[in-house]
Amino acid sequence: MATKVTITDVARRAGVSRQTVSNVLNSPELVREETRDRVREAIETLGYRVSQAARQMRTGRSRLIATRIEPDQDGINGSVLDRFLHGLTASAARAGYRILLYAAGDERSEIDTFDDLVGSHEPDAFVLTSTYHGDGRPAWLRERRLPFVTFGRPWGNAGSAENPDDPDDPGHPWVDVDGAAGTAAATRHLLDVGHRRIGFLGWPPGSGVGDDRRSGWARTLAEAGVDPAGLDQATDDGVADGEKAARDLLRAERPITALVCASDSLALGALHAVRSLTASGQLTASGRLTAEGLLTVGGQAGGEEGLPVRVIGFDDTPVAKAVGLSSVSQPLAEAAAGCVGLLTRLFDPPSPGDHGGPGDHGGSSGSGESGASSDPGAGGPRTHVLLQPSLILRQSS
Amino acid sequence: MATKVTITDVARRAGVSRQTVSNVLNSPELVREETRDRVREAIETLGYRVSQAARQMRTGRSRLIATRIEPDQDGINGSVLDRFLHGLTASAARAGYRILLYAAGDERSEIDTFDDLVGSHEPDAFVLTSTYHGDGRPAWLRERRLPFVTFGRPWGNAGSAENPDDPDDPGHPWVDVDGAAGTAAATRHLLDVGHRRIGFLGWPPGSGVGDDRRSGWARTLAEAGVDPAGLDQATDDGVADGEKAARDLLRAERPITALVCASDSLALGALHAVRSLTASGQLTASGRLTAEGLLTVGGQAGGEEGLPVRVIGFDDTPVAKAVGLSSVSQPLAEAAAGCVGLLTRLFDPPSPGDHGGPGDHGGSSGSGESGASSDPGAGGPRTHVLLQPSLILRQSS
DNA sequence: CATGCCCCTTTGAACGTTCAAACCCTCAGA
DNA sequence: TCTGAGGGTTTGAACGTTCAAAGGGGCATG
Repeated sequence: MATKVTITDVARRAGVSRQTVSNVLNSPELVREETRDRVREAIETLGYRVSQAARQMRTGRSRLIATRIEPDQDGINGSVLDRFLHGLTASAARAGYRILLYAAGDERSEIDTFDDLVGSHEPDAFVLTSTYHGDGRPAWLRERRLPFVTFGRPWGNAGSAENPDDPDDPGHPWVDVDGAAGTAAATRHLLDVGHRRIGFLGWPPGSGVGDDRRSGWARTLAEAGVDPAGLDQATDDGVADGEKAARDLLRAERPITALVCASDSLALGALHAVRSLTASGQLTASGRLTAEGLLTVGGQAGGEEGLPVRVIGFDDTPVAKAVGLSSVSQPLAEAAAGCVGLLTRLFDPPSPGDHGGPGDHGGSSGSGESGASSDPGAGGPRTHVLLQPSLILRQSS
Repeated sequence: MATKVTITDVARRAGVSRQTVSNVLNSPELVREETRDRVREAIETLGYRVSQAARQMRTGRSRLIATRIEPDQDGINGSVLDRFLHGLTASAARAGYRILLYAAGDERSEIDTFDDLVGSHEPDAFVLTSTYHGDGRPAWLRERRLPFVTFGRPWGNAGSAENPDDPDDPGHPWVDVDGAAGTAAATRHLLDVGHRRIGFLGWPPGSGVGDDRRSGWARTLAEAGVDPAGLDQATDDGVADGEKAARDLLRAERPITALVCASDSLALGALHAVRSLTASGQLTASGRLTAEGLLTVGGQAGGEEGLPVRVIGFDDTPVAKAVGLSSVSQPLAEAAAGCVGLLTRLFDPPSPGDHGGPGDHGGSSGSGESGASSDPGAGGPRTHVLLQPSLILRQSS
């Protein structure tokens, strides 16, 4: 225990050379079975573990994946990235990697941290979360040929330098969840239970994620023959903001009778609005409280009188669970597995004939051609995973 | 950019030897000022960064601190450890360390992971969270003389082997937040606004954290001349559990008029109970809804008629913020800083005359004697930090 | 019997750093 | 002049691994 077990100790014990032990670990097919077993037994009994530091010195690979831990965020939605991070840690471990954390306030300081890490701990790859319009981080990493994946589509990128016409090919792999499909499912559900004037509570245009989520709602509503115009509101993310905006929609000339929201924060605000309008009697003209404490708004054209006001959030955060809010749930563990899968594919090119990446759960996996080039970063692997969210129904709808 | 800058490159450029560059970095006082400046300039212009892997090979130190990322937990309270983790990452970075994550389900698999990490990435220390009665992890680490801190007191430990009589000396440093002080403050506040029959919603006895929090409430109530007997309930942590237990307390023969809770989950459940009892009219004998939508319970002895029912949670989670729940807030960033401080003190013994650890914000810092022994783990450093929480008041009280 | 080949294994070197020891000056004291 | 001390710097070795190349035995082939 006192002294570290090295590869030489194992070699001596097994009666072979250092290199043979190394081969047993890294290229077992080179070693005769009998020798292999003897070495393995020596490894076992001595409790040998390969020293990452020494291995890294020689191979230049650290088996470390760096990612950022998000600051407290607005609060409620923060838990999404935490769950993603947990999934990432687990998936990485399964693939033999560990997650190295860093914190950074703004883009500048994050890039400084990249620089620092690349020079010191030398992570093999980065996972970027919370990508945004005009994100400078992918470019920085690309220029230096550092492998990375983004969790989030490269919004607003017109395509990679090599392939400027394909918006799905930003020149780096990415994983994302199809937000539009989520809001579409939510909207469809509300249509199914009889609603027509279904509103949307989202963020100001310009955020990729927000616009995506709004589009699923608008599209579905239009397909059902309802004009979405005037049925939505844009506001910052937050419970108070959501409450205010929802109040406006509920008291509009032609009020909405159900609401799809871009986040659980907004949805929680909407629930508050519904409750408080009920309590203060402002919506009781023809509304009443159902057994579940749900407000109903009547008198609208289209036969939806007497339906309870329903609210659906996005992200299925703990808060949603706690207050019984229906919500669109992202498959975060699978998203994380997808990120790790895409990265390891870069490092250890899959043997030809080995199809289908990890996390293939209804996601469209990227443009064939897994590029058996052993030179990672050459030309940029064009791969992505788009996962489907699921609708979790609770009391609120 | 293509090729890595090594210490030799810097040495050549500055016209000195490798070792001198190394000294500039690690023991600048050994190098003449003029030389030092020349070397520093070379480092700067070449953009040199010391290779952690190589340094680790020689020194045996990785500048890595390993900690566990918690699984999703019950939901709401998970965010506490996430915030702690963020603080830990930031504090560690300031001290020149990075956080290495691992995931583990049970104690067995966590210890297996220790074993794995110690052999491969060789973290310099571990930070343990969520300590519990009979926790086997500290013992395992102690046996192997691996440095670690716990966030959470070593509950149920009668003292270290060396010092079996001192319950505050478990043989390893720890950081914690004084939960009893938090519930005491909450209880005191409720007394101040006129309540007497103040209940407590907590967990079944046996959990160190839970018992601690209950004790602050009981002590404060007793000091005010109120017998706490019959005013509390114990239940599992969860919104539904909390609602049920709170309902019992509110409908008891001598109902409570205010409630201190061991977690925000329980408190949220309590809020639901209050609301639902109001809505269904079961408590309206002499209760009424105030402008803020708060229920009042009247008719009790002690002049507390007409007071709104108040609820206070614990941990100040995002949910509390969102629903306007008062809560006891833990100084998590400081707790994290405290952990890093205690660890670095182990590695780099402070120069004598350098007093007062990090995170000294009202915490009682441990038993003097900072042990300038350069042999970490010898005899076990007896140091701890106990931080004071703060009460955040919102609409609910 | 020499040659070549294949399979398995070993040998020497290198990765980039720091430790331990040696070295070279200069200066003070005997 | 010699000796010793001490500040500042250099030199050789070592950390534990893997790469590249060489070694050696058995066997088929010429």
